[in-house]
Amino acid sequence: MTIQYAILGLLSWRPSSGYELKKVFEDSTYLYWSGNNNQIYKSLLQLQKDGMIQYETIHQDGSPSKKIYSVTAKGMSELKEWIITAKEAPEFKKPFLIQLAWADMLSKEELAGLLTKYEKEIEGQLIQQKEKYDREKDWPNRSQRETFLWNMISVNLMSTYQSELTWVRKVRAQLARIEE
Amino acid sequence: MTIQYAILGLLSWRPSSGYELKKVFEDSTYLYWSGNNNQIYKSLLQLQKDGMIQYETIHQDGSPSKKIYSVTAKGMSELKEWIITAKEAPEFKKPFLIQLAWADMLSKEELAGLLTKYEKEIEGQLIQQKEKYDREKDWPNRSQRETFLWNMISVNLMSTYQSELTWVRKVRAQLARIEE
DNA sequence: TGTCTCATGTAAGGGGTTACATGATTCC
DNA sequence: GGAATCATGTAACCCCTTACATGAGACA
Repeated sequence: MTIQYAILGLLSWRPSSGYELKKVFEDSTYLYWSGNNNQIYKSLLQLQKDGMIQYETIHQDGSPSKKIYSVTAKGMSELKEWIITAKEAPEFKKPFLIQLAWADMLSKEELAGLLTKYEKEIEGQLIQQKEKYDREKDWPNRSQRETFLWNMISVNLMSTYQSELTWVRKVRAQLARIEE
Repeated sequence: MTIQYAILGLLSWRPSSGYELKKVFEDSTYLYWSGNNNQIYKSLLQLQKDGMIQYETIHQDGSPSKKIYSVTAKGMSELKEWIITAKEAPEFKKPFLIQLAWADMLSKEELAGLLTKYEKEIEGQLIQQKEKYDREKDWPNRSQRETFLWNMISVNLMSTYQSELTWVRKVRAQLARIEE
């Protein structure tokens, strides 16, 4: 998918500047882009050219002017259309599995170390995700249903990490038995 | 990470031609590249230029000549070094979560439909994964340990899909309760 | 006759990343 | 004095994808 629908969604929730969008992308997990300027500012330009969004320039003293973008009627119907029809499979990229595939060339200790390192890494990510979840709890939602959906998004990410953690612990335990 | 380490790994397991590698990538899930020519043939060229692999041209009558690549000593130590030191976080890209984030604008029926569609899709992917796992069972492995590791890779992918499935079913059930 | 498999490559373009560039204000 | 925040944008580059190109034999 394109980042453009994510931007359209964010702006439908709250009109923002490119700079604000950047920050949202930076600390969101499910909006999986890095939030680099190139992508955001170019997408905003393109969406505006396509009539999906419009902007209002806000002059501020003390800090630079900014463009606050909001979604047009056309943009809203395009967004809804995408939400209903889009059917994009999730992508799971786990370089660790590739490491593991050729890890038979490692010693017992090296392999155990590899697994431990991965376990620690996933633990860290799970903790981070929990912190993000706690922070998001204070966000104002528009409805009880939306609150539920946003909760479920966080739950999804946490259970993904949790499942990965459960798996790596099982691998470690079983391997310990195999290598006496 | 680069596809080059994946290629190095595959060649360390069994010397192959670009064409053979392409097929392996095409029906592997954990080797998450599409297996397009451009990437494979360019990587082979690069790896050879870097002294990681070497090739032997096999002339065949009836079908075109092919280059069978194998890993050099330098390539083997580079591969091992990467396996031990690489620390790349897994990437989870789920466009569905972005759809869900703005799905509060949908009717009860539209939202239910969205969830059902996703559930079916994940079910399909889980079945496919199980089939691949069954096919791989017949592959010749070099050791009991390698057999174990390769099994665990399949288990990882299946439990990822399974966890996603469990989650979407829970969302559907809870949502049904919220909307009476 | 047309499509499939074997086999190696190239071209064009999209998506994504880091780093560069500018400039005022605020905070340590 | 130096870094961080606010704010918008550009340049260079890498990774990855689809599609194109060639050419022989097999099979329906």
